[in-house]
Amino acid sequence: MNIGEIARRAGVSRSTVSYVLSGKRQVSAEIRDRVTAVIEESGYRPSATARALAQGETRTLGLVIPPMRHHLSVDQLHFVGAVAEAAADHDYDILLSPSGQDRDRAFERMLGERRVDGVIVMETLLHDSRVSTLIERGFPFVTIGRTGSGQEHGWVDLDYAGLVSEGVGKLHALGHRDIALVNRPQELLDREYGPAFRAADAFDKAVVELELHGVARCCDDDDDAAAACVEAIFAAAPAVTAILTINERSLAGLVTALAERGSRVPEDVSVLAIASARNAMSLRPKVSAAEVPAERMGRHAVEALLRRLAEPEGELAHVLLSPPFVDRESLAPRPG
Amino acid sequence: MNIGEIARRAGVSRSTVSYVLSGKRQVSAEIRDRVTAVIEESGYRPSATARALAQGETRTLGLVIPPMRHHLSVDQLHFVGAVAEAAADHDYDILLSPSGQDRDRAFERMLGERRVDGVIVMETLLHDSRVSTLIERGFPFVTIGRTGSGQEHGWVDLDYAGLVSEGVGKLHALGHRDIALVNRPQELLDREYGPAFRAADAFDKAVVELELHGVARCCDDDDDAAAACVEAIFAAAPAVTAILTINERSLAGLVTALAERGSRVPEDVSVLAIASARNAMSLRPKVSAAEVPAERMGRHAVEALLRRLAEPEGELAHVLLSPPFVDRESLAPRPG
DNA sequence: TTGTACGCGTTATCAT
DNA sequence: ATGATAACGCGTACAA
Repeated sequence: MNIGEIARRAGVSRSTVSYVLSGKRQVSAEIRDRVTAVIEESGYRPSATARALAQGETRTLGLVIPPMRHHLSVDQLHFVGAVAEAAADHDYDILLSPSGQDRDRAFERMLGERRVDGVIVMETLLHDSRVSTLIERGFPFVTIGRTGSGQEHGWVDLDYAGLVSEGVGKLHALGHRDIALVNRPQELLDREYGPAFRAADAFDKAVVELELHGVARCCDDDDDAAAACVEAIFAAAPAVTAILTINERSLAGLVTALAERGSRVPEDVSVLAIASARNAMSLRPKVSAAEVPAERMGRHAVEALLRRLAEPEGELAHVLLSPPFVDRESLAPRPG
Repeated sequence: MNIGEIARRAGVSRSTVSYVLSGKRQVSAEIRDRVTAVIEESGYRPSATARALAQGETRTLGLVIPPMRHHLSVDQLHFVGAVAEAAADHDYDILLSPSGQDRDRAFERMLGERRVDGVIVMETLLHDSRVSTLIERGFPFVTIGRTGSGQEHGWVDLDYAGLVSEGVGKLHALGHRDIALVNRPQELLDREYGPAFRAADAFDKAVVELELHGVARCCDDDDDAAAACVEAIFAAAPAVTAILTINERSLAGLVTALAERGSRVPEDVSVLAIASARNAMSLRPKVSAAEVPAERMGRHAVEALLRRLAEPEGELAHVLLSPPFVDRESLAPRPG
């Protein structure tokens, strides 16, 4: 079933059917009704492909996700769902491209073959080749996470620097003077992954500013690594009484590792995290945390990109989110 | 840049360029090299839209995901990533459609506007309107999870019935005679969600067969619900010494609820789960579990669908996976 | 190897 | 003011 067949059955020309559908021109009530009736009874819908070819836009957005082998976190995965829903609310579809490092064919396909009108890039690095590519080609996009080089582009980001400062401040206010930071894996820090990099930086600054004794450690994204990390922290600084972690994926391991070495939370050690509420609340004690607002970030990203598509010369969106820390059961004043 | 421009620059016809690209016809080495050179230096890639229109296939697969408000589980989300990667490995892209219940516009769009060549349906119900729609329209698809009505279609499923029988058998072999099943939410059971339904059924059968005392309880997908569920279980059957759960999302809550009521795992109560390894291992004690093989299921689904597209009359794929239970620290013989 | 019809909507232009 | 005609977007594949 195509537009020509509808036109034939309704006894009008193809363009008339098109105008009935788009409303871009007045069509007499009589003909409009006749065409509409034929469309109804035949269940006709215009082919997205043909329309895309004619209009030069696909009404599809690309979402560049990190390869699975990086074991996506719950937050990242939620973000994918949130983006899909936000896009659906605007009658846009989301095309997935698992890319990064060696896996770039899907990304190339999306851009080169013009499968999408614009792109959302997840897990942006401070120096990100995908961003450079997109800028070079003049392809509309927004990133989740800022790049560091001041490249001009729209972004939605979580204020890791601010959150870490605030978190350290909270612990400081509770009297803690020996504080550890559990960061994301060293590999990500080396590759200048924004959150890891900015968290490390903000932590160092806060330590100096508040005249604390601070230890920052990278930790692989799993529970076993957390155990090793806890050992390393207390080996380096036995007096630590508070831990701030931005590593959601090892949070459960962190809590159990503390328990296993006999440190009670929060009596001996306070724990503060940046992690999804689901994750923080399923632990015992429930961990105080600032929640990564995946849902909101997804919506912001989609809307920023759609605005860009509507107004290519409009202002770039810069959305910096800073969710509040929610106090649960893992914080206490410095012991002793 | 389009194929006509390439043809002009290379001094050949458009069809020759097309044949150079597709290799569907012999082209003289000289012309081939000339064309290839022009393509190289211009960075030309054929438009996916135009090609889709010409060939009648989009090289895109649709993935129907449940709405976010159902709070996707880690497994489900991993599955999305796995599908995207498997598709990318075959140079296909994945189009996301968050659908189900009221949210069906994206689904309708995918089918009606022919945005995709085939569809993968997640979270299939025993009687699933999406499956009926797909069959009616003769649209190629595979489901994750079987429907119950014997409708003809390809599927990939986890053998919940078999796993529950096996799990109960394991607990029985350890001497347990009072066993509880923690199922998915009542709402899902009512809607005849396959895993919930088949698990309940298999549990009942195993209980009869092995002459056990069994209690089956539905549990909402969160940790608080698990606490209520544990209470309900012991209220109904105080002698329970083993719990089998297929509810991954409340697993952490289940373990802490047991601890909080003073039941030691595994000394007092054994726990066996069907859940992702990540999830089971991050708990203390580490929970013995059969892992939901999201990765494999994703690959199977993509490959089954691609086979179907290649051979529409070929056999329907029926893949029933039954991952092994991995013993960790949550199982012990019946106490006393 | 090339010319050209075709797939399917959209929209500018012409005719009424 | 409406309806019809035709060109266009871009690649594919058959006939010549």
